[in-house]
Amino acid sequence: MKVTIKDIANKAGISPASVSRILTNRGRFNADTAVRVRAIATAMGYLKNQSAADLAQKQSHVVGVLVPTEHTNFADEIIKGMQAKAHELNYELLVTFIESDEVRQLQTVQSLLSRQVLAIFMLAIDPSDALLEMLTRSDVQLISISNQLNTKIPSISSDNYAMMHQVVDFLYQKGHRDIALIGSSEPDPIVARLRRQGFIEALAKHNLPYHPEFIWGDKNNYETGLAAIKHFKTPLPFTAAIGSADIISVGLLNGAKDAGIVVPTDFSIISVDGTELTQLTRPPLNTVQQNFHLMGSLAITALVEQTLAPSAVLFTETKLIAGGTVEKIIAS
Amino acid sequence: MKVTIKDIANKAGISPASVSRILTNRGRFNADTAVRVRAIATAMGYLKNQSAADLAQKQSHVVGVLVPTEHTNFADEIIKGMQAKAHELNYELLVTFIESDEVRQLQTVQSLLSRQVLAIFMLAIDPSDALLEMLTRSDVQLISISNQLNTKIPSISSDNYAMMHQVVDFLYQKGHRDIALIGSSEPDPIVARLRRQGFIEALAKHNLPYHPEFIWGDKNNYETGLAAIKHFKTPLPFTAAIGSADIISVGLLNGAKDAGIVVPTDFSIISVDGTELTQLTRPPLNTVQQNFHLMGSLAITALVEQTLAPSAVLFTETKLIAGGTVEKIIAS
DNA sequence: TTGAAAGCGGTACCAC
DNA sequence: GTGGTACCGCTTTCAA
Repeated sequence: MKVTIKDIANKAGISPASVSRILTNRGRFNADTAVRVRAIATAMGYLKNQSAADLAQKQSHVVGVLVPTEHTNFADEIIKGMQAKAHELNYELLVTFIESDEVRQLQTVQSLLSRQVLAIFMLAIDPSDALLEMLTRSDVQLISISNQLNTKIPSISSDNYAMMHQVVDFLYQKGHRDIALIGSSEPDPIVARLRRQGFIEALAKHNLPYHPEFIWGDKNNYETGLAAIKHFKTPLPFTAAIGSADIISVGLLNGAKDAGIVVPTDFSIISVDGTELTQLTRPPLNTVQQNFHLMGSLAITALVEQTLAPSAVLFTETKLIAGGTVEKIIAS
Repeated sequence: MKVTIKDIANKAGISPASVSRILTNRGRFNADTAVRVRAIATAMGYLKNQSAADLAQKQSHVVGVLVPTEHTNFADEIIKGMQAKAHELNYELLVTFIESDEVRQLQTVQSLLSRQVLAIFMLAIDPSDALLEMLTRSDVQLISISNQLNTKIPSISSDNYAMMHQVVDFLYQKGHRDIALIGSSEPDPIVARLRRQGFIEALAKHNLPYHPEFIWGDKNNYETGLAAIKHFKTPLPFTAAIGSADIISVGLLNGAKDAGIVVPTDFSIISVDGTELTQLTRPPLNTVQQNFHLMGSLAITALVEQTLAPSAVLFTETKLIAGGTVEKIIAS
């Protein structure tokens, strides 16, 4: 039998109300009885029923997290960041993977919602209209992480536009003039759009030619990297490529290897994301690294402190990480 | 303002009790009013408060999942398996990463427990005594996944003992006679013990010499793989190694590459786990693959159907996956 | 400072 | 078949 607040109250000879006050440290109570009550509580192995407490308080300490079933490479890092902060502040995370099937998506979110979550964090999610409608209709706080949404949903991400400048600047410095961007060709995720835009404008800034066909591949997966090399054939029409996700870059690297292209001598690769994956390749990938952990903890902080305006866009720092896949070449 | 069962009852001119029966499909009710009530419910945008329901029913639909912060490579796959099944059966997953600091561990589990979880699944976790005590003291159902525990906790995993036979048999067939096992040297996790035992007995079965020093490395991480190559130096005293986790195998492969050892010509590697990581290397890794997805869904099924005896040990199939890191050699 | 009591949103027993 | 109602475990006025 579970021990409740009433059991403690009986044992201590006081009312449940007092026990509640003591155990939650709210309101006034006698310090002496407090120590006694706390002792009894631990002695009896009391465990607060947080759901009951939430129900009574009409507010929840649970945060729902929506994670796409695919590319969860960096999601992990974000979740860890959130969790570290959440636990510190006594919040719980209800992490839910969400697949592409829309019907199941809605079901999933529905059950999250019926858990009375305080907020829902969307990790790198581009919600469908139906999903977005369901989400905004309910009055949970929404935060988009690692993706900006054009709606009234605040977001925390890297400055994807600036990040592309960082990357192109770096490649330019290394003498590269013909640069491809692999994996952000579709207009749909806002992130892809921002990256394309940053990429194009960074090229312009350096007076580099812009070849629309050098922006290729829409899916953020391994196959996109492999396929890109097959698509452009040997010799590649560019000297460097930006992989718009680590897994794409690994695909590029392996694809190049398969095609007899030597990296970085014949072809340079720089990756966007900078998860551990970039350290597992030979050579290790140059990369611009996002601070996923920070995104996660910022999200929780922002939620708790309510510091995020509905249309706020928060950026975390990105930094270049050295690797062995970019070579300095003589600008032609 | 949230719409409740009472609001619906008022609107429909019936009692909350009836609405509850209709919405949960329990007990008897008039089919006609049922459709009417359901229509009203959706029209008003009703969302069941599952926590309140759990409270009233004194039973929870939430399953807590404990995941170690490190090597989460295959944890993902297990979680997806659990989630697929869980949602089908209307259960929720409360996934929690657990770090090595014991104090924080206990806190984490405490808050899980106070969420009134139905069960706690431990993914590849070797609980400390304190943790185990806390867990068993509470009356939640426990299931260990991907790790066997010597206590009265049921487990679902691969047959680690048999798996090592599978691997050694394979290498033996390919002509290998001197085989190392990297990453299971410590006696502590039961899994490591079982693997070592299976490994040693499989060698004996084939009348192969057993070199205790060929079982090397205790941590399941990338560095262990790299370090193993440095430790044994060139030329390696064995012709093949078993990496006791994919990430170790990647370390072995890269370490070999760094040392100028050609895989598989000079040195064969076979990995244990078989996550996608094994497909990202060049050459791709041979591996014995565990069915993590199945472990996850089985766990949920077993929980719901209560088919798992306290000391049950459930095994899922493992299978050999071809790759490019094992070469047939002439037995010396 | 403390206690009685009224809920929070649902469920389930029991009578009608 | 349907409704009244007493809880589930905790919080929170409000009075004492």
